[in-house]
Amino acid sequence: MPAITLPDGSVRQFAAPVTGTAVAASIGPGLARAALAMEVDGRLVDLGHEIDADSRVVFVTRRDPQSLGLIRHDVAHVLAEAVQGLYPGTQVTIGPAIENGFYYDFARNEPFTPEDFPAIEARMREIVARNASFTREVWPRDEAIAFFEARGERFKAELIRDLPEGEPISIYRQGEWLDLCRGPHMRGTGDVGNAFKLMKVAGAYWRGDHRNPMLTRIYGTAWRDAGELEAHLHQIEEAERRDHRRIGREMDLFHIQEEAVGSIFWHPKGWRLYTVLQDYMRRIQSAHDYVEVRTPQLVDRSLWEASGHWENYREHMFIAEVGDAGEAEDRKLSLALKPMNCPCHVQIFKHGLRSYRELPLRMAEFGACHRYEPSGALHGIMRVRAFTQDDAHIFCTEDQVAAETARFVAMLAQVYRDLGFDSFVVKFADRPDNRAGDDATWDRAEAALVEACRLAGVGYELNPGEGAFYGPKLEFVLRDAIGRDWQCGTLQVDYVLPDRLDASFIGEDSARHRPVMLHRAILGSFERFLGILIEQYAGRFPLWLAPVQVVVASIVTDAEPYALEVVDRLKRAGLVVQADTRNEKINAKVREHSLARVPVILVVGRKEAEARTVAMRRLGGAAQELLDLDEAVRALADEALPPDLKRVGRDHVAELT
RNA sequence: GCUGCUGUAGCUCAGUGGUAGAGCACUCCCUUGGUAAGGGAGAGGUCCAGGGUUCGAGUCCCUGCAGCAGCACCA
Repeated sequence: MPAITLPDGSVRQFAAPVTGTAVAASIGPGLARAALAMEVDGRLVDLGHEIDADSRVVFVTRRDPQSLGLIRHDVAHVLAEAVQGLYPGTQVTIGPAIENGFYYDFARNEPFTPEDFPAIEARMREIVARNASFTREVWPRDEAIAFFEARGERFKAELIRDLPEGEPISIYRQGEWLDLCRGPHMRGTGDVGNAFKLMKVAGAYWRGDHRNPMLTRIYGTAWRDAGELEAHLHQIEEAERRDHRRIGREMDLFHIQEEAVGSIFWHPKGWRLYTVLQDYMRRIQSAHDYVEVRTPQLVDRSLWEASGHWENYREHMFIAEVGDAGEAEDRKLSLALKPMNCPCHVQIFKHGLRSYRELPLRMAEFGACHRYEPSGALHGIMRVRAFTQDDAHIFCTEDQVAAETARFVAMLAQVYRDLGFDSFVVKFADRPDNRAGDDATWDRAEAALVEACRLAGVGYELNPGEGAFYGPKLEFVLRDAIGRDWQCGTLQVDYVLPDRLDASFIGEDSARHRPVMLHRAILGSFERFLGILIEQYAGRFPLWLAPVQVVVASIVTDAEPYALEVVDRLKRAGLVVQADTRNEKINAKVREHSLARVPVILVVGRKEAEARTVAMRRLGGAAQELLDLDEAVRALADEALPPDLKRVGRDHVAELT
């Protein structure tokens, strides 16, 4: 006698166990047509699922965002059927729904290519049009294994074998074709609709492990209707348009070449961007009571052995062997380019006796690090082998961890706001499998960080097993202008390294104590963050960041002396300005500098030269504003002030008044 | 690192085994103009590198390097 409670609070009684299909039909023909699946007590199941106990039921229709997951999962099955129909002998493995779409991994000797897509998509559309019902069956484990093995589907058989004992082996049929699947599915293949598109092929390791064979994966995107699909494809174009590698070339910011793979040649404009950001960070850190240091690039192997990096990351370190070829191995110097700054910072901390009165000691370095990243990981300036971190280590007592965490989060939030990011989320990454330090130490470190978050009022989601090898960490994830997430900031609690490197301070009790180390960064690496900034702004930077802030364009040769005077005035006001007095029409100049993403163009002709004015045109706008030269210089100089200096100016004024 | 794709002028890209191409950018000349391309001329090549097949290779084959996408990795 199941009593079913609906979202509006109404309750329906049924005399016997009943399927979702029947419940929907009892409510009305409209819902019966629209319902794709349902949630029973919060669990998403097929409409064919039989409800035999009192429960709360919510029907999922196409309108519901949840339907996207169903559509994407179902279309993955449709893809698999199409592929097996077209390419006999291809083994199926898994095919989940993912963000924006789905994929299916196939085992086949011959990899797929995008040229196969039209045929596969055509077959998929046939399968959707046929609208075969999805039907669920539960098979005995042995039978299922035997069935798939007999078909040569050894990957499926392996999946079933590894399913936990007691887990039902559910099989979904869609017409002639069937697949092992946990479900749930919609009513039939027709519910998928036509708003899907195959996107790309790629290799992917079986079960995500690089020791396993590589499968061939087909990615697709799928949506509820053509409008959503169109919007998604547009979003991809938008991301390509913002690609920092493309903008870096177009704006002449940097380049990379074969002789220095993974390192960046910063051109003048790119370097200006870099230094503006670095100067800003230096001021912010100083305002937050950090001291800045500089430590060596090349450090003897013994320090990395002591820190544990040699053991954990040797393969990814650049090593320099120095000494004659004939010299005995143990006489040679073995130096490593530092992959991190922390062991060096500990050396400074250890240099001389430290008092508890010096804590918390916040030691910052724009630390240039080198890591031998795998070739496939390199990506523009975002993932490189030579980079500079906005790194700092806070040496403190256990009691100070919470306050330091709160302080850091406030500082980080300010920086992100200043740089144009309105929101970020925090993830808590706890102990990884491969780690240094005993479990008791990890218990303490994790507890301290949890408590610090509580006191700082920082909410987070858990990211299990993703901590650093020496400690748990908070990860700060930005969302950019087109909705992509970037992990940038980090705060790591470390009880291990001070111990391994024997750092200590003298406490109030005159005894030696171990400091706790907080590793923290806000930007992460300048290289990567600048890549993110370029994409965030699509190269159209706010004035304070723009590598060229103003171009003064003359209309006629007669106005050239005045144009140069305007340039000079702006330069003296601290702006980065260029004159464009070339023999070109003003249309061409405006077009060129607009394409170069210069935020402000000042146009000067005879009229402006006579009246000592400038015609200001903003990037992206067609309007012009006629301003007195003095007024324009003052306004632009003020606007070009970095946000932290603007605040200082305001506070200063507030103090005086 | 793995799988697949790609590599031709500064950039974007054509190129059928038979003399290396276009547009933009660049240089020069004409033009002095009012807010997203004025006109003309010129210059510019290790066709990623090495090997092979061929009378002949940018083109076909092999190896390497680099880039791109995804996977794996990211202290």
